[in-house]
Amino acid sequence: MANIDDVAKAAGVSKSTVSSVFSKKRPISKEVTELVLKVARDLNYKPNYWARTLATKETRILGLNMQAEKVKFSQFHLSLMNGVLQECYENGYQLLVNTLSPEFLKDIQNQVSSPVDGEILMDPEKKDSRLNRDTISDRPTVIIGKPPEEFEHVISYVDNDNVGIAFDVTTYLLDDGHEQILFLNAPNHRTVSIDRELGYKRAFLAKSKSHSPELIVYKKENLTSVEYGYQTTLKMLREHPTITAVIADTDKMALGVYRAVKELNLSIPSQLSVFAFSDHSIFAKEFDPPLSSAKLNSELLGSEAAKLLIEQIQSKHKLVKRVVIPGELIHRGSASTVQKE
Amino acid sequence: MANIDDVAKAAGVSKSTVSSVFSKKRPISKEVTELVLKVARDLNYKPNYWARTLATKETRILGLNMQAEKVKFSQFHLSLMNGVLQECYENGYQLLVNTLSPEFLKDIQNQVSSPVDGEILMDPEKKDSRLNRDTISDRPTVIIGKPPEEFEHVISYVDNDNVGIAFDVTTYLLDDGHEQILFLNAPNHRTVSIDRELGYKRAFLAKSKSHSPELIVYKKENLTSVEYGYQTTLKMLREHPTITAVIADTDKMALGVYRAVKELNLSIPSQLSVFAFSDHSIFAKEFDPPLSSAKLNSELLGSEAAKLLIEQIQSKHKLVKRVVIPGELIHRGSASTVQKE
DNA sequence: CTGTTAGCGCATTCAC
DNA sequence: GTGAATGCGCTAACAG
Repeated sequence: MANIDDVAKAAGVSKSTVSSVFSKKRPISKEVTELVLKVARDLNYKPNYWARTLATKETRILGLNMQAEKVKFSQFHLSLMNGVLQECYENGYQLLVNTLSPEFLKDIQNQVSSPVDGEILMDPEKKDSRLNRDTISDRPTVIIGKPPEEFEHVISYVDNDNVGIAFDVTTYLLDDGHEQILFLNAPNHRTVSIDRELGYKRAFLAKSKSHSPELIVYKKENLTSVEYGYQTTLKMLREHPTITAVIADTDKMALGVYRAVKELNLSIPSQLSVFAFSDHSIFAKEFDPPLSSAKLNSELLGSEAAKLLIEQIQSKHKLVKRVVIPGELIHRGSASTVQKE
Repeated sequence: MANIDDVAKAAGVSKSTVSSVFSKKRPISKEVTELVLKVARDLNYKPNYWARTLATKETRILGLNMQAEKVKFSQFHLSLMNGVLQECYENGYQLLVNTLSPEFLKDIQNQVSSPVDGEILMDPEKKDSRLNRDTISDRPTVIIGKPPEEFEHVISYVDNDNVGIAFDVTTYLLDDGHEQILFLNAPNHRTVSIDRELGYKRAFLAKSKSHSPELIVYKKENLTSVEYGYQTTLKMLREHPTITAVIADTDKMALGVYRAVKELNLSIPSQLSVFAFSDHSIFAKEFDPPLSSAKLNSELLGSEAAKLLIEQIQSKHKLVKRVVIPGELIHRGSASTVQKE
């Protein structure tokens, strides 16, 4: 592959002239420009990405970092990524999906600075190894989700109002007469579980009712969402037959709940109401009965995060911003008032 | 941010020693190694990705290129990407999703060599601007799907046996007594439409029957899959009341078919059989009735493509390989024998 | 086992 | 408007 020198010689001009033709950072006469471009085309020359980066310190690449163990994207991540990509597309950035395993990164050979201009961190955890003062001061960073306590005022983030959403869902169920509400929360180490749990508890408090602590359980990482929803629902309904409603973390988990309910020969919603934090699937309507859920607008989460990040990359000031994406309860019939026996 | 010189000076060694400590490309004594690492940690030093790349010509980044207009990932692309990411994860590569618009790339400033070691091209078209002799000789490239005719023997690719799958689906319907089979094919400019159409036609030929050419239609790019499936089914069923079966390109398109059928007050499968090329959604079962479809194993498409690409990057020989991912018909009840009236 | 030197390919001062 | 020199931060080839 030809380099800038080859082109310069072949065109009979200097390197800097060729450079300027491509970067447009200083005016070059029309004749020279055309000559250089023609020669470049003939030689199949394109400026070397990494050499340019080394000189300019800019890659025009955004990073999307998800926890390595969770290298499987869910529907939620997918549509979120579509939002990020949309923004990348419009601003001329490419997206680098980070998939390096912790073990891989432990090797010294692989300890390298990141090749991105900025990074979006997904699925933050209470103790998140990706976050420390050094990394976030090294490069612009935006979190999707709730940052750990100590980073709340240090780093920009985009999140749903999970407290509010959980409050609304729980209040809705309480208003329908439910008291024993099983809460299949996100994994305990994820920050999102804090907010949702808070909303759940506040809803009880607001009605001066008390919740049963044993009805709040957290997803285990070693099970799939469907499997966890299935097994836990079976177990909890047997141990606590007074449960009349379930709040599931995701629609996949709710699918597990549906399966358990079928196996127990119960019916939704007459004997058990189900609500999920999720609108990820275009097939949500295909649940039988259709699943009531919260619309999280994950695509917006993605595009707003990308916007924040690009803004942060391009501006001189390090402002800490927060964007709250509204959620909305969508009632599709899987939850109803308690049936008196 | 500290650079290699700072570390070398602070540790009282040479640059190349520091370099070797991090790259492990030549042995360094234990004492020196530890000293250097300690100093590096104190200075928060990490080797600069771009500088290293410039010197080594290796980025350890794979590219995933989808057509820019289709910047929205579907379920199919998602699970495919999960396959790619899995392979990246295991081999220490990162994945760069290419989202640069054609207009953006027309600007000379943005004409830059690609920052990847190799690239996976998705959704190939009959005339595909991404493909030409120069680009594929510049860097390793693997296609997911059927390459355009002239690249068939020049470039490695991973694909389903779409001819066979379409043949099987069509044969299955013909065996059930269907004769007027509406085929909602992929967009005409996509190479996949060729193979599927071929399979459809061959199935008729094998039974010495003739198909009605007007029953093969192609998705229009300006409509969503659901919308296209819906509108076209309505229109075609009105114009051709003798149609008893529909083959849809994707499950989303089939969802449109279901909606049209509902609107026409018909029932599936007694009055219309439906089959789709797709198993993308975990909710496929939730179609009412459940949708019969072909399992394409898209995750395997992704991981095999990544394997091919990594192999090609790491080997000296440019071998042209092809991997065929098996498909499988999954019968779930949306297709049945023709009901005599 | 370690140090010295010379690039990698481009952008960016300066001069003119 | 264009050219010459310097540097970005690292690796690699050559010494020793």
